[in-house]
Amino acid sequence: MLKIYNTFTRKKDAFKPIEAGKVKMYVCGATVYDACHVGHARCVIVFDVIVRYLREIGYEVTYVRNFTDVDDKIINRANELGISTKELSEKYIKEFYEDMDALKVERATQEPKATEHIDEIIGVIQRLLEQGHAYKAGGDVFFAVETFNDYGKLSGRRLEDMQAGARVEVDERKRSPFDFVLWKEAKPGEPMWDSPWGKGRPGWHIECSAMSTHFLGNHFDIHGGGEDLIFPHHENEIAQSEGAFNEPFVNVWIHNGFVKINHEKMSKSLGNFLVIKEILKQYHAEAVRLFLLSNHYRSPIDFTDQAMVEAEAGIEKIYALMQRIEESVGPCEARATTASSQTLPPEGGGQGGGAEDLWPRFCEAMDDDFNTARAIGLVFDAVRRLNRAMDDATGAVSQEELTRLASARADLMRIGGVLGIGTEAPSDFFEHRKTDALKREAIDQAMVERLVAERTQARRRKDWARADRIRQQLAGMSIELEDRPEGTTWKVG
RNA sequence: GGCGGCAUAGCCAAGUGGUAAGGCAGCGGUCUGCAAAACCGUUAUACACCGGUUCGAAUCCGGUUGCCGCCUCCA
Repeated sequence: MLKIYNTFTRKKDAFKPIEAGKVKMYVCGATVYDACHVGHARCVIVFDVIVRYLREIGYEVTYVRNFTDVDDKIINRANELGISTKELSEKYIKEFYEDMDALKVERATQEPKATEHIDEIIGVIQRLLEQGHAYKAGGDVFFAVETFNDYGKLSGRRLEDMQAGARVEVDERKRSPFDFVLWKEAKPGEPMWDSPWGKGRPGWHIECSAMSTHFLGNHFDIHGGGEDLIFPHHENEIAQSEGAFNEPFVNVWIHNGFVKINHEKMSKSLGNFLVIKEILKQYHAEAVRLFLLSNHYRSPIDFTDQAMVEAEAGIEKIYALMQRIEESVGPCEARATTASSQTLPPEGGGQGGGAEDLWPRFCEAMDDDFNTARAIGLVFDAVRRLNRAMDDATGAVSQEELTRLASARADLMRIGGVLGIGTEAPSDFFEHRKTDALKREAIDQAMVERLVAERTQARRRKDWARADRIRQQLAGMSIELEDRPEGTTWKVG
């Protein structure tokens, strides 16, 4: 039974979709005015894995992730650069896709842009005005928080407890300091649309109410985003949506924790954010995923070089195991996510791969509020046990053993399909890894291979002194050698 | 001031009330010409501190300390 921590109830609740077998889910996406950073990556990857898992266990998921392509920051940045907001947002939407594709993130079912849903936005604002939840002030329209009794129910705040204007100046036209803008009157040089209240543009929160209900209905299952969005963004979304449609908005609120950089909060104001493009120059995409998924999604996670080096080693360990299995049982035909558990032999009595329960145990971990950290522990546990099984198998491997290995691999790959890890063919992985490293370190592959061949000759002659000299020479170029029974392999360390 | 979270071995990190997953690093082995990889063994005198509930708590309750987040743009 799947349990999900719900920010609204502040506990793990059994998940029950509104419509059996179907999940409707909305996640707040990026405001496209700058390059994506590792914080975006975490959010997008966490929900990517959640969607993959929900689908894997049989739900039909409609997943909506938006782009905010009109807002103050976009306008300011576009003005600085002397380009239109459209040019700016299109540039960063393109970059978003480049980054997320590189991180092996699957596309959402719908990826709407705010500017393409102005009609729906205006429609929601009109309803709010009709219901007395909103009021006009000049060319602006505000939401009146005091008309919505449940205001604060998500974030656990009461209006009277909050320090109004503690950090910002309050607009005098607001009836309550916490009223927020639904529609902003156009200023010269800004993008604008016609509305019943004159030319203007939507406020920040309304787009999500409009787009989510447009694609998913007024009442849907899951709404997610970074934990910073709990207040005010999601609080305001609830007020808008429930105020406009008079029915419950969302059943489950999921929020992911933040990424820290070297123990420090990553933020725009500190200017210490790490951009995905830079990270991917240094680390494998799956290492980034492994790192981000190795903490529970609600906990903060600290991005450090050490952690990434470890994640990188972890990915290599998984692929080395996959390659080893491939060497015994052959490549697997379909790199898809075909289930194997059903065909597994019953308890192997300790022999064999020892990874028989892998998939069910993975599901157990994931059913517990998407505990990917625990799931990854299971993967490494299985990796060790499978390596041991193969170490123990001397000489010819029995047919039974091969079947076990093949099904363990199928489980591993099915898990990998959910986590987005181990999705490449092992040979491709190691080949790419080698060529990337050679390029990065500017090493001449032909020369390395010549030296390796020379060393092999020396080893045949049992000229160990010569062989070790060559090993050292290559080590100086950060080339590491492995003498295996079938020959010497090497990699860039 | 309000709301919330976290504190587990050298480091990272799971943990469903019954006596501590996993990874990295370390040490000792097996294997190896030597290495590497892999595997085995080892590495926590009880999980911040104090008190309580319980036959029994890292796990529940109260308090203390420390760190962090939100209440301002941020995923």
